[in-house]
Amino acid sequence: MKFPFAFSVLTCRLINNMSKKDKRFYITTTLPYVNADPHVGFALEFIRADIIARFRSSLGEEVFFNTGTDEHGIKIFRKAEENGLDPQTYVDGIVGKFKNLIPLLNILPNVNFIRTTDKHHVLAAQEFWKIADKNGLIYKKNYSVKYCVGCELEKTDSELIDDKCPLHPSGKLEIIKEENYFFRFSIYQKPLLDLYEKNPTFVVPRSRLNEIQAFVERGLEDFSISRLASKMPWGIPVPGDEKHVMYVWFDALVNYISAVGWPHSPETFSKWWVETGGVVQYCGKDNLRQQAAMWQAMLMSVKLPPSKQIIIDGFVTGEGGVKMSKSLGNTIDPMAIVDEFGADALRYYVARELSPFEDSPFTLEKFKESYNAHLANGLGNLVSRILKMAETNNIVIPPTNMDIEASPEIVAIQERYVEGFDGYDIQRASNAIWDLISATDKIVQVREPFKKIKVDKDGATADIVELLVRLRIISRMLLPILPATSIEITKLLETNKMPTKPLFARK
RNA sequence: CGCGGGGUAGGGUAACGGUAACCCGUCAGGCUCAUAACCUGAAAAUUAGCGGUUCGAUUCCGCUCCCCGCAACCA
Repeated sequence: MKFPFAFSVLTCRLINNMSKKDKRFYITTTLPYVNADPHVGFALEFIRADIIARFRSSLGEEVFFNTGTDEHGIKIFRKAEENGLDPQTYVDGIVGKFKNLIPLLNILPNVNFIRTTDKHHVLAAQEFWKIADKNGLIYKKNYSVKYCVGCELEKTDSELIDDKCPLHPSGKLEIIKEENYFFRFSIYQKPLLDLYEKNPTFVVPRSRLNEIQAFVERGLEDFSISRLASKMPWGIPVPGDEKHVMYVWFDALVNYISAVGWPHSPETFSKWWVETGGVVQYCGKDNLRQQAAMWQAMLMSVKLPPSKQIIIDGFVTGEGGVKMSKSLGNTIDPMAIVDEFGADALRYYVARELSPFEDSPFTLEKFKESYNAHLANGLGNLVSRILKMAETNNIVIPPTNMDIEASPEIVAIQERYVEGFDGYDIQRASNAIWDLISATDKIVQVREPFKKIKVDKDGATADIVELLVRLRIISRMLLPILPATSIEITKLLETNKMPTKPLFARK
């Protein structure tokens, strides 16, 4: 659909979407595991998903944004034991810390928060199991578990070095045979490969699609989806077999559909899962297999359509790309950043300084550098200098100004912005805004309206009006990324006042 | 030879067959509306190394070296 030149790109998108009244968008984060306090990585992922959710909202789409907590499994069971609590009491106590992130990170307040211990989720997971079972995708077999006598714990191969427990290298590993339920993952090789081939943007970025494709091509093994309740009772009971509880993944992944009403509310489910083409799932690169392969096979096993897209983001690292770890002392605490600089400043850093898909470093030095350069000196200062001229000379922003809003320069910038978001390239979208900020600073310098006002009042007034209109465009584009700042700028423009306090004080 | 991703100015990244771009930092000049902010200009890169394809390679191919993930319950 083409629009007359007088409309900006964003306006076009808005109208386009309004014309399709039922345009909807479903996005979710991974559910973080609650065996520890909220992880930096999750905070960043939460912000990314929120930015995309807010962007879609700003286009007039109806958005369902999901997050929550993954609360079952052995690690939590042990953690609760360590703390002398029963598991439910333990998770009830910790879930608040995760919910607190919503106001702290300035996440959309209407975000859906699902807990895998929620009654409706538990029922959904059991129903999911029953259907998969009925469809012949679940079977029982003997499963060998390696057990370290020293640790008194079962060990997975990934926990072992040279087939020995790193904590007890001289100790013996016992092989315990246990009967478990298995999921016929192996038969989904072809369907999964078809899914990837049919939809080249199923996993973003492309390199991750290649990775999962190569993984699936090598062949799949059925995986265990239950645990003996006698050993590890903290899980959803397997329907019809009280001796087993579900393995945590088989339970947790189901949240993406139980959150939108599956199976008890077919209308809601259809509205958000079927009509939207599925969910957009944000997750870390360590979750690629679970989300892009296992979960998709699980959906196939109950004859539900696949997710829409899986967006894989990178990790944050310390200086020089080294892993963050407490022992190296290079961890960063997002909450400390929020305390000192505010949620928008953290959101800015995530959007503009972190690669949307690759690992990128996050240090306090880099954060401050970028904060001063682009928020204080860039955006904040621009707002002050323009509004000062407007306030002093009593120049008010017009309700619209299509000459500027639909100018080729603005249209090109907005195209880049929209394309960036469409491809989940938040950095590219943000760069478009900061290009506009810097071009606007240049206008002030070149035209010098502050000087011109003394000799050519009309000319200077026109310049200042243009600057105000550009500021309004900037403010609108900032809405998904810096929601609080965007609203603040809009308010200042409406009241024609320069900020009494700097928007972002230099640090 | 398990699989995958990388190595580009001091730092962080971009370009991915045709004069190596951007941000931060550094240095010099300009401006005074603004948060000592802003604008202009400069210095700074044999694009990890070696070889190949090509009229031409940062870009494609091969090898070597070095980093980093993953290897089935860590965003």
